Amino acid sequence: MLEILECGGCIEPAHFFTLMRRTFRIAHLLYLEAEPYPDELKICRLHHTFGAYAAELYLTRGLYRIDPILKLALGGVRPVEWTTARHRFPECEPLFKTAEEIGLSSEGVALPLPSPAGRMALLAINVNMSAAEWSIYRRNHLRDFQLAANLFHAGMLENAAMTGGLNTREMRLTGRETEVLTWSAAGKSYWEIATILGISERTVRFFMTNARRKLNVVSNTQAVAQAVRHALIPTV
Amino acid sequence: MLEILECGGCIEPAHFFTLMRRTFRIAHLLYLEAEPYPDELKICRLHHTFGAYAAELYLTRGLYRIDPILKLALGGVRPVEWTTARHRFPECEPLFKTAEEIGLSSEGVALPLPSPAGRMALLAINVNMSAAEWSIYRRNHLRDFQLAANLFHAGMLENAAMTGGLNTREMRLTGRETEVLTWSAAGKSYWEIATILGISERTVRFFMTNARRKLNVVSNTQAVAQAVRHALIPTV
DNA sequence: GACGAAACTGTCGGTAGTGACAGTTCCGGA
DNA sequence: TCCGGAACTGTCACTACCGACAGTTTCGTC
Repeated sequence: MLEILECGGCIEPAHFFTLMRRTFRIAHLLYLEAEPYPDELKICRLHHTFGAYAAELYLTRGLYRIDPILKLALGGVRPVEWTTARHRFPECEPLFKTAEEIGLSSEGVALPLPSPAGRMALLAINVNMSAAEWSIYRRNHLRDFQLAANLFHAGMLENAAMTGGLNTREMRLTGRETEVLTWSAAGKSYWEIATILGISERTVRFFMTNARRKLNVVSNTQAVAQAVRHALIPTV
Repeated sequence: MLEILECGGCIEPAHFFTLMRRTFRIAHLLYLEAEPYPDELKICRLHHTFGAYAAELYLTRGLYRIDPILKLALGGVRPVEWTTARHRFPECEPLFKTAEEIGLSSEGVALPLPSPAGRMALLAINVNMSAAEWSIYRRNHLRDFQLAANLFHAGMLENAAMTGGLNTREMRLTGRETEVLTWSAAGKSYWEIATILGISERTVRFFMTNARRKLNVVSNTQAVAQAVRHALIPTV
């Protein structure tokens, strides 16, 4: 199975999920790719096997706001054990209560996945077994999950790069736009940037305006925040 | 071994490398964390077992500029096979020639690792076996390498977050300072932030001024850039 | 040669940010 | 009890930013 993934043969989420469930004792899978924003999370891609009803409950009850797995997996690097997350964040009980209501297990693990340009992704794996069983199973197969997740994610990213680069094309900053943003992030004023780059102050403003438009923000401050978050400008 | 890593018991690179070489048939390891710049690469952390002579050759001969493994692993998600990279980039022959000169094998794999804030990292694994042997060995143990790499990387990042507390102590922001910075990073004006927080505009400016002073910067834009970079304000 | 993308420039009027002046209130620790 | 830190507020003058107006030039690709 891992060979199939490595050769890029599996870019269809449904196919990958089926393969995973057939190969391992997995109940459900969820793949999420998102962009972190100041006040929310912009979901770029979402595939899962939990079904429409579970998804509806998750959304209508606002469970995504308390989901500790999202916070931990999208912010970190280490695999996130569901039960560990549950114990560390008591306020997320409604989430697990809801899961139990509709007959979903609370055992599982979420694997953070690397993404370029500040995006984050995760593959969550839900199993239907006792805690003891899961502990052993996890020890044996976490490495398989991790590699499979990485390869699948790589396939998804490559596929996205192939088919729809519209996001990347829109958001791509030109050389000058990157430069003025970088200097602005360094605390320079328009006049200073103009002097540094040897161009007129008006031109600096022109580049900054274009950068703001491309980043879809309303102020230089917000533009710089976005640029730093998405690694569009170098860190000093 | 993987359990040791998962419990965060191995944060010393030398220790991890020894453990890896003892557990697997690995000749050399290299861990690199870097920040991608438009035209160059800023190395944040580098640990390896290739020895000083190899490192010197690598630097003096400028091999880092043609190294395809750096490009592929720091830009992608998929594990990079050394021989594949070699065939795809004929201009990197000097690199492998140099490796052979000093008795290093050309078989290996580089694993990209996720990092927050736009940084990239990789763990390169070099083995001393024939192509056929490596092919089989790799099939069996790539998943182990991937998981071990991820866990080690997680440990490194967590450790960095711990020890880098000297900045945090000096730069510690109060609750309100963090709030106003967060809203400013979201593109809100003083008036808007004042309305949101239910305080006067003057007070927002007061907090912002304090934040600027603590961060030792001259503008709100620079303060937000610093705050985002140092993760002083929430990303999500 | 046409075309688009990037780099570049000028002016005006309004709004937002910045520093410096000078305060009050509340709370927890020495 | 005193003290420091955090939260909070007012006013003034200056500077920086920002949107909308309307352009030129240069470069590489088709």
